[in-house]
This record gives sequence, C-alpha cells and structure tokens, in this order.
Amino acid sequence: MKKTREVTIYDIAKELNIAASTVSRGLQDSPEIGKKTKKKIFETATKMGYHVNQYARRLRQQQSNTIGVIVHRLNSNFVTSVLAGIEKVTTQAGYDLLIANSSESHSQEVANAKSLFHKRVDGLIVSLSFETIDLDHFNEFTEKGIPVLFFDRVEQDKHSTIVIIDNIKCGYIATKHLIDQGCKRIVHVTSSLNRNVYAQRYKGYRKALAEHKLSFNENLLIVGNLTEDTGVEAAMQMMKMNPMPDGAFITSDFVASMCIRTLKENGVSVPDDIAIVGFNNDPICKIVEPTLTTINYPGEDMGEIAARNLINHLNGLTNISQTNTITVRSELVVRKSSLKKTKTN
Amino acid sequence: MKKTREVTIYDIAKELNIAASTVSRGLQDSPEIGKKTKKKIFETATKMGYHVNQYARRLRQQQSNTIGVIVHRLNSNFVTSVLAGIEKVTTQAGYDLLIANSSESHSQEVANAKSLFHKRVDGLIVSLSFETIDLDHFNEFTEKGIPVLFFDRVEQDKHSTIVIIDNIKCGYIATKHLIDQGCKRIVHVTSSLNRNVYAQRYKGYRKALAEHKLSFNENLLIVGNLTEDTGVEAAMQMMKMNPMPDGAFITSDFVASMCIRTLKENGVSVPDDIAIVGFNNDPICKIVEPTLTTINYPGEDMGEIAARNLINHLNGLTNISQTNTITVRSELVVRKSSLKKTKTN
DNA sequence: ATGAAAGCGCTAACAG
DNA sequence: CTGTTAGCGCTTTCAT
Repeated sequence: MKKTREVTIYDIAKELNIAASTVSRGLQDSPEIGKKTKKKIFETATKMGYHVNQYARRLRQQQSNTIGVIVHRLNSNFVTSVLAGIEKVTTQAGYDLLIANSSESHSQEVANAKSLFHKRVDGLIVSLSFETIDLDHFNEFTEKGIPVLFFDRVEQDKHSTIVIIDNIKCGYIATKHLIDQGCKRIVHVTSSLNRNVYAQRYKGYRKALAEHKLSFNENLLIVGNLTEDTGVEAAMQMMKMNPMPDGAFITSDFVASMCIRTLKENGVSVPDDIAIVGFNNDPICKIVEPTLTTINYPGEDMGEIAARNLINHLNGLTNISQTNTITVRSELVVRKSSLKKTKTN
Repeated sequence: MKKTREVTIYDIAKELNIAASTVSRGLQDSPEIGKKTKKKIFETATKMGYHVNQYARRLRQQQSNTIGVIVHRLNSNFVTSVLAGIEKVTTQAGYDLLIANSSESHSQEVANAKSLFHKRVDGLIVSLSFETIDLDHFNEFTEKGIPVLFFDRVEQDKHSTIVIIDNIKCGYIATKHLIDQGCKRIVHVTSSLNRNVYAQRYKGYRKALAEHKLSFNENLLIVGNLTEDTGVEAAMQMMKMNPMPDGAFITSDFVASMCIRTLKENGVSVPDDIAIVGFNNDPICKIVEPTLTTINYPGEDMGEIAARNLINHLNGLTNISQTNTITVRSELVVRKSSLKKTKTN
C-alpha cells in the first residue's frame, strides 16, 4: 500500500552530491568514510527522515535479521515470560521476531517449522509441543547451518543446544520437602513421561523416594494431560486409594489448585490429610487455599539466555554447537499447602 | 547466513525453457497462464523445492505483508487470547505478525509505534497502554494511509476504528446482578477512569445504582492499579467502612480473588457479608473460593474480528474508515461469589 | 576516502 | 497466452 515514496539513500546522496555507496557506508559507520562526511550523512538522513528498507537490505544480504520462535502454547505464564525475555534481547540486537504457536500439536509444529524455514529465519528458538516425538522437521535448518536452540521442552538425546532447569533436582526437592513433612505415600501427578520435563521430574521424585526408603508403586503415578479435568480426576483417584496418600507432587499449579479444590469439597484436608506441592509459581498459587507450595523458575531469564546465546552465535562470538546444555536456577517456594501442623514422623 | 543458494524462479524457468515472468505468473495462479503450463510450473517448483523469497517480493511490491500489533501487556489471559485470534486470521491470510509489548508504558508504546512504522507494516492493531493519553504517535500511520485499528483499550473520541465490548452494559449488568441479590451499598474497585474501559464500566455501575435509587458516594469508588496489592487494600478499605458494603464490583478477576482472600482472612464472609463480581472470566475464577461471578468476553473472537477487518480493508474489500465501532458480545457468568443465601431485599 | 556499476529475486508494464 | 525488460533499495566488489 504505497502512498508517498520513502526516502532512500539516493535521495540523501543527491542532496549531498555524493554517491549512494558512500551514504550506505556512512550509515553503517564504516571506517572507510571520513568523519565530516559521515556526520553530514547522518544529519541529512535524520533531517530527511530516512530509514533503511529492511527488505532491500535482506534481499541483498541474503539474511533475514529475523529469529523464529515456536512455542507449545501461548496462554501460559511461563511461556509469555520467556517470550518477554526473548523479545527484550532480540529487539535490542536489532532482530525481528516471528512467533509461532504449535498449540501442543505435532503437525502444527511441523507446519510452523516449515513456514519459518521458508521465511528464512536466521535462527530458531523452540519449545517442543506435547505430541512431538522426533526432531526431523528441524533437519533442514541444521543442514543449512541455521542454528536451532531448544528451551524447557527439549529432546536431550540429540546433540542440540538446550536451555533448561534441572528438572531432576526440582522433582527431587519437591518430593524431599514432602518427605520432610512426614509424608509416606506420595502421589505424583504429571503428564506423558515421553516429554523430558515430566520424565525428569519423575526421576527426581523416584530418587527422593528411594533415598528415604519409601516404597513406590504404579498406583501412585497419575498421568494426565494437565487440564482442569486432570486435577479433578487426580483428586478422585487419590481419595479412592486405600490407604489414602498423604502427599502429592503435581507438575502444574493449575492442576494442583483444581485438585485441592476437589479434595476440600470432599472433606479431605490440605495439607493435613494430604500435603501438596505444585510447579511453576503461577500467580494462582497465592489465590488457592491453602496457598500453594511450588517450584519457581525464571521464565524471563530463560528467554534472555536463549536469545543471547543464539545471537552471539549468529555474530560469530560463540558457537552454540560447543555448548550443549545451559541450566538455569530454580527453587522451592514453601507456602501453606505442604506444611503439616503435626509431623507424623 | 547463506549456505546453499536457494532455488529461484529463474531456475524453474530454465528447467522448463520458459520465461521467469511466466513462472511468476503461474505461481500466482494468474488467469493469463495456460492450464498445462501452470501445472508444469507447480510440479517443477515442488520438485525443485522452490519457495518464494518474501524479501524480494516485498521490495518489489512495496508492501510488507506484515501486520504490527502493540499490546499493553503480554502476561494476561485476555491479551494472549486476542493474539491467538489475530494470529489465526493473519497466518491464514499469508501475513506475518510483528508483536510489540508496551508494558503499559507510554514511551514504550511510542517507541513500538515508531519501530513498526519503519518496518513498514501494512496495518496496525493496538490496545493502548495504561499511561497513554494522546494518539499522536499513530499520526504518521494515518498520514501515510496505513490503517490503525484499536481493540479493548481505545480512545473513543477520535474517529478511529475500534473493536470493543459494551463496557457500559457490562458494568450495568454486573452491578444490577448485585442489586438483584439484595445489595444496597456496592463498592466499585477499578483503575484510572481515564482509560475508556474503566470509565465505561463505572458509568454502567452508576447507571444501575441510579435506576434502582441507590445512593452513591465517593467512598464507594476505589481506584488502584489492579495489581495484587489493590485487592488487599480494597478489602482493607471495605472493612473500615461504616456501614460495611454488602457488594463489590471489581474490574479484574485477579484483584477480586485477592480481595476475597483478604476479606475471608479477616472473618468477612463472601458472598453473605459482601457479594462480589469480577471481570474477565480468567481460569482463576474456578479456583478461588467461593468461585467468582464475572463478566465473560471472547478475546479470541475479538482478535479474529480485528484482524479480519484489517485484512479486508487492506484487500480493498471493505473500508474501515467507514466502520467506527465493532461491539463484541459479552455476558455475566454467575458463580458462587455473588449468590446470597438470604436476600435482604 | 569516494564513486560506478552490478545484482540479490521478484513483479508488472508493455509488447507481441 | 507468453516473453522482454526495467527496477524496487540496498550492499559490495572493483576502480580510482
């Protein structure tokens, strides 16, 4: 929709009676250009309201100055924090951001990847969808030398660069905390163990149990899709168990909250009958009653770190293929849902 | 970061012994091209792995095929729903999306607008920041004929196109509902009345009071920044009032939830002592106890509508300067926080 | 230190 | 129905 023609470097060149190439170099602060010439160029550019045409530049330079991001969902506190972090760094570095949403669907993720590939992004930051099994759709990126960096939802067996939290540790400290509160029969509510984050939290959970000589059996593991219903159903299952569990480590604050609601509605007291630990430190933790003990980890920082590493790689400052794993700090936030008044230790 | 050269229309043309322009036209499904030629072109394009170079096309066509979005914040259910709606429509229409976040800051919003302007977006969709007073930073868009469309947080006095809900009606039905429950002294917790959404909800609130001959006084109006603290402070203020209010219409579910928490901690019963209605229908409504009565409105639909209108305008199908206001449906969702057992009517 | 000229890949007159 | 040609705005050799 062109209305008025834009100011180009030729306009500046004509105004100054110099060549367009000189203007181009001047604008890029090339050392080849004299100080006074440069100054004149910048002044006239500002005066005339010049702004580089990215599309011409990108066409010429054969690179898009754009970074693609594929997230597994958009309506999540964690994901939007990460995006905010990525946005901060990329904007500052002069890159555009193209955000795609796989909505937890494998086929959508494949489509997103293809689309971003053909948009010729310079790099890609990805959190895998729930359904994703293989990483084949990222092959064309790596083959073409386009760096792909994963965060949170990753595949660890591949030799890709990933930004994560120590999910094993998180699972461990969450469970250990429950054990310290005197819990003996601890349920774990989580999602498909094919996804790294859940597999590792589970591993940490098992490790804590084992270390404290607590038995585990299959019935204590409840796998769902982490929607509202999962919370309700988990509560139902827990109440049916005999003996009833006395603790639960639930890998989602929202699910944990629904679970607490349901338990309470059925006369089960939290934390006294069942102590509960969630995951994420969503704002909801402060609303639910009792307030929810959870694992906190810094989404925005993860985004910043991912973006920074990617951009440094693009600028040749570092090489991410040498970096395999970046682990970000995480910690237990203790609130009321896990604090038993009477330790049955 | 060029590695292997991309396939261009010239490669296809050479392969087929035809002109590049024919390939270009064929790929665009131009009616000028013969059926069999077209078929051959498409086949070879697929076979050779051709994909249009957007940057060349955009340079040539002088339009970016990109839509800019400025949101007032990112970590909000409503906003991400809207973004999802916008994304759906724009992706389908072949537009890229550039998302900027003003973080409720006027200066950031100005910077975002400038940046998107220079990225030559074809159109802009905006929800104003909290601080924004004037719309001057959008002038360069309108001067250049670039359509700007506002949603939710808008300025209504200007002649811009806006997508909103009927906030007056929402304020009215929320308040009316409380009145129907027997409430006589209804507090209104909201944010700066300079922002349209809050001003209008307030107007609806006043209208409902007036219609039912209920008195209003300044003390019943609590203005805050709608953070966690606002909820706590509002509860404190309400408890200090004499007589205490018996109802509250709070323009944020999160704030309402914090308020309920605080009231309950201080021995005030909800809804029996004070009935409460929130706004937004966030997932949190189902977690808080009692569950929160609220106003529901369709973020995703609003996004779709905004995007669709913008794109239709860009395609010359409609002209948004003729459309002033698009109002989207909204409704009261009654839950427990507002249902008094004993109507003191 | 500056200029001339070519070309990135595509589209759109214009010509046939 | 198809081909020829010019040019979008920029960067970058290659000259000077």
